[in-house]
Amino acid sequence: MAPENMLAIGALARATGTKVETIRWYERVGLLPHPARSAGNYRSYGAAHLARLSFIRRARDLGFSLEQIRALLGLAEQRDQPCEAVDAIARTHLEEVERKIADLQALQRELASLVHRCRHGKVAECGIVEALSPRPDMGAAAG
Amino acid sequence: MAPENMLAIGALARATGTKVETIRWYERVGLLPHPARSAGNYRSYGAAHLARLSFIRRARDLGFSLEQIRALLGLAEQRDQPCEAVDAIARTHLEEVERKIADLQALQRELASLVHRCRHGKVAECGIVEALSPRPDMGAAAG
DNA sequence: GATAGGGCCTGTAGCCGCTACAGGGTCAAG
DNA sequence: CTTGACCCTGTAGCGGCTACAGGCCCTATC
Repeated sequence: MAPENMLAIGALARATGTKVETIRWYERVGLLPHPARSAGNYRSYGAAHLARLSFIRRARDLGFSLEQIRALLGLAEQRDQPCEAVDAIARTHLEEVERKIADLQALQRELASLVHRCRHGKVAECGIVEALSPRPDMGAAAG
Repeated sequence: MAPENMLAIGALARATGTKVETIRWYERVGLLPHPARSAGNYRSYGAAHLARLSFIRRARDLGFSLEQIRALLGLAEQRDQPCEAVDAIARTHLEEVERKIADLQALQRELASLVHRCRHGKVAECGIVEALSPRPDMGAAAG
């Protein structure tokens, strides 16, 4: 009955490097269409599913969100439309990655200077703890 | 009854740049001790809470997880212990940030090359979509 | 035919660190 | 006495999975 080129979920998982639960998750959230079912109610995937899941995996590896991927998949099907929107999603994501890098680099500098402050003595005189604790606020005093 | 230097949750929120809900959340997960309550069951915070929440905020701004902050707070109280463990947490976090930067930079290069592939024509010939789609796997063919 | 073991099914809860309600009570000013 | 800002509790949601529990199915072996 079932053609040879159909895949059970485990086989699809191995073929794409995705966990079985993740595949079911993608189905639940509508990224992967519901597959056909075997006599025993097993999911049965064909080449289209494999291609689509591979696309999703690649995009996830590149850090696109599921929402972005949903949009990309939709756009990829409009093959004679201009690809501006595709480009825009990719550029937006690239910019976000670049912003994150800049943020993390600022963090890295702060953390490096924090770590540098440790004088390897008691906690009481540890520059790290000092740097995290609020300053005694010299000058203004209550009461 | 309530001393002047006690703060309601909103005042503490303003003083530390934290949202009210976040303060309650920190209390729930045990990062902030339960404060005293006013006659009308309002939370009432003193200087110790202010200092502790400021510490938490700073550490959060530096990207420490709540678990790490919990550990840091615990260690910060053992003032005559060696500060090795404090240093270790900070170093671990710094290393993780550095790993994330490296990962994102690799991503950035991939995304830049992806974006570069767009030829601004139809989706059908878009290099971005091509790069995300599985290759036709020339050579091996089923059946 | 019985059984062992893998794989598959559904449904639900958990992770992190909040955030956002709903549906009330409290309090100070006018 | 009313307004309106503040506060309370409790619960659900975000993204993107992951990890169960408690079952069914399918194949291989005896």
